[in-house]
Amino acid sequence: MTRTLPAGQRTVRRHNLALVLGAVASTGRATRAQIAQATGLTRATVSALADQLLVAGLLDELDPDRGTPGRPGSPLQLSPGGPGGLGVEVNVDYLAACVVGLDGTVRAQHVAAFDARTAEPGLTLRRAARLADQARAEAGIPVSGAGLALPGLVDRAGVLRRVPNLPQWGGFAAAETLGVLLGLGVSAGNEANLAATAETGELRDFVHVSGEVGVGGGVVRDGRLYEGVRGFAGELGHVVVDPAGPACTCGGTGCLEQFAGLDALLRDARCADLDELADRAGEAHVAATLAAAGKALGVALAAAVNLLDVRDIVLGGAYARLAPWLVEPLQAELRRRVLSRDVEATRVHVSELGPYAAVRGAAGSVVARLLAAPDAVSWS
Amino acid sequence: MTRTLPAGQRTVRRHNLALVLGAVASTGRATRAQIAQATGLTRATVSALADQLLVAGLLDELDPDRGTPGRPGSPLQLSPGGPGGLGVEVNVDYLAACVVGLDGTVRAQHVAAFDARTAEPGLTLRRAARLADQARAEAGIPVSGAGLALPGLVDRAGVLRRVPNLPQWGGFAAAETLGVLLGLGVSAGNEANLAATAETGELRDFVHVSGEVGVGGGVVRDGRLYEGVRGFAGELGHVVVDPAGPACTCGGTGCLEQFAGLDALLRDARCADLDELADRAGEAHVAATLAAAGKALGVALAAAVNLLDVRDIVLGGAYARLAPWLVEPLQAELRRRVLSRDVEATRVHVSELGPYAAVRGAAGSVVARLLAAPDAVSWS
DNA sequence: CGGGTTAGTTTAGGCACTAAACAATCTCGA
DNA sequence: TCGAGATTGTTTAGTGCCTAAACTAACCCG
Repeated sequence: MTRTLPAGQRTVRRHNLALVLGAVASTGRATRAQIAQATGLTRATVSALADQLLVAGLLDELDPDRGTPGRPGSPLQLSPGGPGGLGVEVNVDYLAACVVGLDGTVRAQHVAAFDARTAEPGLTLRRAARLADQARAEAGIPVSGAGLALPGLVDRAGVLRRVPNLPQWGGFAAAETLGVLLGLGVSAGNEANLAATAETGELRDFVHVSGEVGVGGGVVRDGRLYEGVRGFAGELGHVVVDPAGPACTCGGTGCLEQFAGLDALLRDARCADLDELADRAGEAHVAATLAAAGKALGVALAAAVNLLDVRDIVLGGAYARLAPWLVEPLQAELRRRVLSRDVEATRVHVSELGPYAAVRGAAGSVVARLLAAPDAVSWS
Repeated sequence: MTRTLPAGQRTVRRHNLALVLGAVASTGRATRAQIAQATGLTRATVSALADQLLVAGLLDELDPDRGTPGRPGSPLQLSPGGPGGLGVEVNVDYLAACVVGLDGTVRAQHVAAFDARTAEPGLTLRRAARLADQARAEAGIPVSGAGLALPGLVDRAGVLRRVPNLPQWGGFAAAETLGVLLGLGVSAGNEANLAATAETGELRDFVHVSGEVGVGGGVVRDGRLYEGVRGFAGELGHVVVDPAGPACTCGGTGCLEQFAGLDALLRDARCADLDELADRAGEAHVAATLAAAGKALGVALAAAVNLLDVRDIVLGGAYARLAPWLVEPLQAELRRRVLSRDVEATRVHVSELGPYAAVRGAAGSVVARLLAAPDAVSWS
């Protein structure tokens, strides 16, 4: 059982600092009085909290807003020069790194093709660290930590526990190793989970499905990633769509991945890559393949929706590109199978972040942690 | 978005009061010094908190424990006479009510056969309220509120949104109506969800499956029910096991309920009731039916485990009775399909609460709320 | 029966919040 | 042009809750 800690003044302070930052983040800019209004704190308290955040370098004060009667308020904003987050992604065939500012803007982003299948984990991480240092130098802002996105089951200690596509990474302490290379605290997570957090914005409760060679998923509830007991949650790719279906790499049969994974799609549609698949979507047998994939996605997602009670689904990764052909059959299955359909229809959204949502999510998770516990600020 | 409230001294007090109650609850009885040790609070603070809880009637002080060197400590326990919770269940063919004490002991429990299908909701609730009043009188302790377990999708306001088996209840404000009848605050929930909370004890992260006519589920994460956005989470019965399978009452096809729901089991095994099913489990075609059900449960639960990352599964309702024949095929599917199987095997437990777990969970949820916010004590 | 030991309480101090008064700075209209 | 009105941000006094450390209480043991 997670040991519950006692609360004290410090806990209160942390909570309210985060509340103030949240109010500023959600509106972009806000005066102390507006923050007080939005949060329910008194103006006096907001002033004190804001002072602390200004000193810490998390907030900036802008010139007063004139034009309305009364003393003009000085708007505060998340400091553009304040500490941000570094995101690093190691995937099967590429590496990526990016730096995101406190306000969520991307300051630098680098991607490099790299075949991680044939390389040793240590070497791969050194290459990734070089990319990260490059992004860090370019961004010109300090970072308070790093997030590492990995294609497999990652436990809370940042150790890879199961990586079908990168067997040599099994048991490798990836977060710790990268931490030494970067001189930063690093927390690792599954790439699909981190990609889901990158989608969190207006939408605060949803399931994110990312279609790649494997099919990954991430569950976001009330703006926070649902991680499960060990951090392995969201594995949608191996939800069974048809137990009599084809054998899967996982050892099971008829997993979603066998119907809607990118490899399966390309094989069934007889295409070489995603571009060709999208180009030839008009042809009958390609269209049939995509429709079947959409239907399979609908079956799996209906299970997820019934289990998790979300109203929204976000299609990411390759599915964002293929959405025009997937959404219809997917929605049809949802309408048939989701229990709460009469209460409210499940909405399907398409990600706009492109294929590198995971690395953004990894960087964003660092910023999110900073915003949630602003009293422990330290960066380099 | 859920409006986040500012924190203050009061928040701290509430948190620490709950912490003290939790420490006492988990050990049964504890001295102030032991509580301080367990929680990390100082002895001075624990004394002050305990005083408040003693005055509120939530804790009782026992005679000092002699026998060890040093001043003997006075153990504290959850007050047996303190405010408890009332649980009420309206199900398709019976009504139930029970009162649970602050310490979790059952003080009174009543069940009455009642055909809710043919009765009007108002009348049904009046009958249920009578049963509840009877249990309340017998229990001899005050109750701080009531929980109502219902067989369908229940929203946060306590309104039934979808009840396949009781169509006349659709849109009925069940919680509010019962609240007026009982003169108590009532919160309603899905019966399978509430049954899951009743299993929470040592186990704090699990999926509970309850087999009845329908198949219900409940997800407990870190000791708390996962409710989802609208409170509809946990609907395991309509996870698809085979899309080409038989049509389901929900409008879909091949739902778990069609393979492992009690009606399906009795039909396939050609038995009249659960007793006969258990008695004749040795016969070949009955055994085959049960094995198929176990396999179907395994397929659906593997999906749940992959999505939610839990280590433990609890079989409840009729499945508790049928567990001897279900567990093997179920485990086999889990071993084949759960991604984290190499990290740790998924454990399958059997509920010992019997068929009335839901009404216990409903009562328990009231007590749990009391223990979590002990500063707002009021009861009758 | 006094020393050692542990439990619970008292006291002084610090921190974070609120409420209310105050100071600062603008707009607007006579 | 200048005062009235409005609104913001700050100051001050007060309260609640926690900690640390000293103190008192109550027991075992030799």
